[in-house]
Amino acid sequence: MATSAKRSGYRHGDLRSALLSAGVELAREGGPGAVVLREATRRTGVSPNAAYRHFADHHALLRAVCAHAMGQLARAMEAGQAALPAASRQQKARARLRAVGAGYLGYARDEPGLFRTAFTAADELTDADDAAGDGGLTPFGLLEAALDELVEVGLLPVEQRPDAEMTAWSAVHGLSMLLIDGPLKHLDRRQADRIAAQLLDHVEAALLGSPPKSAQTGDTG
Amino acid sequence: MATSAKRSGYRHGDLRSALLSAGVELAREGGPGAVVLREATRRTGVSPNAAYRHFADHHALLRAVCAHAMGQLARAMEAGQAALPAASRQQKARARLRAVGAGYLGYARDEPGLFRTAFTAADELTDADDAAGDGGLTPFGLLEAALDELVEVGLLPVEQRPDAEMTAWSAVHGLSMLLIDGPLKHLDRRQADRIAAQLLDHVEAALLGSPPKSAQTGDTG
DNA sequence: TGTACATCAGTGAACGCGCGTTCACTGATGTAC
DNA sequence: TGTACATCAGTGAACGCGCGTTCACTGATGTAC
Repeated sequence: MATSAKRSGYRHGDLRSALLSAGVELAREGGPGAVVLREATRRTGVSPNAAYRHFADHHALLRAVCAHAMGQLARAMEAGQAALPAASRQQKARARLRAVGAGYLGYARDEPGLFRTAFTAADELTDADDAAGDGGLTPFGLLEAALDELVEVGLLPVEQRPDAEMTAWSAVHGLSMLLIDGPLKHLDRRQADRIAAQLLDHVEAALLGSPPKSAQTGDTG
Repeated sequence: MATSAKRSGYRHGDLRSALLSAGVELAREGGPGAVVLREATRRTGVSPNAAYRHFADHHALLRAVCAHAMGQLARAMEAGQAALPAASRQQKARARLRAVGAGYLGYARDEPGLFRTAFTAADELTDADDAAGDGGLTPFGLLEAALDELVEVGLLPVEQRPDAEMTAWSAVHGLSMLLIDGPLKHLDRRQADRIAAQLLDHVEAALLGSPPKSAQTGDTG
């Protein structure tokens, strides 16, 4: 589905990306454990061993799916940033941090299978896997950029910048996992959204101090 | 290993808890995916189908292992609280919240396989599985108690109490996952401990406002 | 423009593996008399 | 105290399954002459 059109005859034309698409679909439906090489070939209408022309082994396919998911996550986070209202530099920087977190949480909620898959081989991704997708920033890179901007704008003291991403990342990642897969799985959408907004408030408070009181309205994507 | 001594003869005497112990060991070594019914019987020196006298199926064994791990996590958190120094009520309440978080992070670091297993079937645990272990509080219950104490002691405003556990829990859970299994897997112990301490500072700051400056010294277990 | 040929993306069949689970059974244990 | 018996925790063998992976192959494609 990704690049060139099908050619005639039994040669597929772009089997690699067709297998990747099938793998992504499997991950979407069932998480990392559902990324099964044979099933990907089945869905692509091709014999099982054909996959070995394009992926060294099962793990290589999984890594490619993981990279794809990571890229989608980054793009979801970017999309949330694009929609920011015009405002003062400080308001913008604040809103950007929130958008980064909300995009992360929103993707986890909307694509739990892919979200989990993104982190199953997140270390060990090579440049060839293109972790950012489209050559853009990684999710982590987007968070760093948002925090750097908060420093430039004077809201985050430079001496508190180091490792500030760890708290922000941990908070949104943890809530994502608890909601998707864990003990908070059965919370309904309304409750989950309220908790997500409160969590983003808390991240702001931890890093920047108490927010202006209008900040309680952020949604999660 | 857990309860009564072996009897003579081919009857095991306490096969159920022997299988559970084997399952726990498997989870410790390889996480939830490593909890394999046949391997548990192999390690117990018993035929595969013998397990079905004591567990309805594979999932029941996994659930029991999950409950056991959850109990161990709670006990690890309690152990950290027991070691708190005598101090003012407010200092104690603050230290208790920190100990809860540090115990959680410490268990995740020391027993990553069991930690992950604890959360694989964390919903769907029945009372029969005894999620708390020893009938004590669950990890979540310990966090709630710590936050309630902070309210009693006047450090946490009542109106901010609702759902305060979600932020604290998300933060420590997220960092645990990032360190154990995720992109931060390769951080060394020193870096991980520093980040953990900073994260606990941030949780305190988010919930209670800026801490007294001596609070930067908390370790993670 | 036509023909011979090398390439290599796909086929079809098969492998060994370990899993969860089921079957009919056996024999030590504890109990009733 | 001794004997007959029911119980039920374990055995041994087998099942079907789906997986990842390997093998020798085939035949459409694109290229060299």
